[in-house]
Amino acid sequence: MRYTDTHKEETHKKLLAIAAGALRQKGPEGLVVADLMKSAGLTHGGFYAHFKSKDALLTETLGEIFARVGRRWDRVMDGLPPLEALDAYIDFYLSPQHRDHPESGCPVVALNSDLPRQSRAFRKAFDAGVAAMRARIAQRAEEAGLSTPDDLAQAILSSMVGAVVLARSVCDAAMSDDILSSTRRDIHARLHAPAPSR
Amino acid sequence: MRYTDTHKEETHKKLLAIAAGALRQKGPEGLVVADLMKSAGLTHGGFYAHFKSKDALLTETLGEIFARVGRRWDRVMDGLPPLEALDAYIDFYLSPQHRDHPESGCPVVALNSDLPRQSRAFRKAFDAGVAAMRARIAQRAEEAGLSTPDDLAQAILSSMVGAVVLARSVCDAAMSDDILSSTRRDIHARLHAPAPSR
DNA sequence: TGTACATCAGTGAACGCGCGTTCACTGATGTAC
DNA sequence: TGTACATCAGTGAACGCGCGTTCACTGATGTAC
Repeated sequence: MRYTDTHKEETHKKLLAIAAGALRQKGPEGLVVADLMKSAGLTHGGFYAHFKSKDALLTETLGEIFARVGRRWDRVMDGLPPLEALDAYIDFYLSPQHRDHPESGCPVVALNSDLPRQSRAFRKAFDAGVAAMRARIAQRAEEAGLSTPDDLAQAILSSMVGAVVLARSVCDAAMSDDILSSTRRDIHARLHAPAPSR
Repeated sequence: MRYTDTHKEETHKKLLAIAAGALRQKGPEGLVVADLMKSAGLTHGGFYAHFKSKDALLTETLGEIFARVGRRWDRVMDGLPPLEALDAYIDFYLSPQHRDHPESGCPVVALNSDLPRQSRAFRKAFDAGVAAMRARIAQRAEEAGLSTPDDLAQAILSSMVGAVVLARSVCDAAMSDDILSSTRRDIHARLHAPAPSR
């Protein structure tokens, strides 16, 4: 054979890695098959040797993205006691770095308003990713002994997602920074304050 | 003249009203000029007698959308004392009805991930809309005597936007309902609980 | 060792379709004289 | 009052472009004999 045994697999992985950035940066419609192949140093016709269709690529890429960001978030919290772990996660998620780098950031923020127009398979992968995010927070909340950890996890997730969504949507830089820092302060305060009376 | 004096103006308004729904339902790329004109009972060529370009339509439509939802939200809070007004607004925003009807709902939720790819003019209109939403909440928070009303308003806005974004993105119905209700409970609790200690 | 054939990742021209935009034209009505 | 012309919202064919997808082909290497 012209190529090594693992050559095709390597190309496949390379395409996924490039697509993982492009999908978050440019959205499902902005990710153009020919551009993707060009970025990998190939021509567009070869795409269909790797993926059945563009939709199949998108779905596989989304799974890859959730896996990647999940590992990264786990690394941020690794070794910390639960409450500090949550603080670290929240700071990481609500950082200007996260806002400024959609291509390596949370897919929920990057893709949300395109979701109603995606395929069933793509949406299933998305649901699983969201559930995992919530569970990741709920676990630490429970370990920290906070009450109703599952509800709290959802509330925190909503705040974080909303803040980064807004911070990225807005084009005024000061406004964007303020959205992040206000929300960050608020979530930390909630985690460290006594539970509300009822 | 063939047409009444106000005929063109009426057609223009009609196009804006249809576009206001379509933009939130289908996104900037999904709003197709020919479809819009057809919905208004016209043919696509006539579009350019009303708008300089598709982008001009989008920008004008976004302003129209923020004005409409703003009036509707004010109506929800009208006549209520500040804290109850906030409760009413939050319940309205986090309702399944809002989630299920993007075409008449908040443009921030409907459009956010398309924003980085929009024109400068469009984004300016968006910024103004976001600032108005935050101010609407901050005003009531201040009237209710809550501390740091501006920060609180941002935190509430982040939570609300994030919750509806997630509830709409997810395709599992139970999960979606739970996202809305968890977040709703959390925001109400925060508004009615004593301020956090620090 | 040499020859014919199979394999298969990748190539690049071509197709079909959707969409924004342009433009010459229509046709009902108003206006000038 | 009648005739010629201007107006202008709207029509619909056409253009150009981008993009997903198909498909006959390439060419380097492995295999059979």
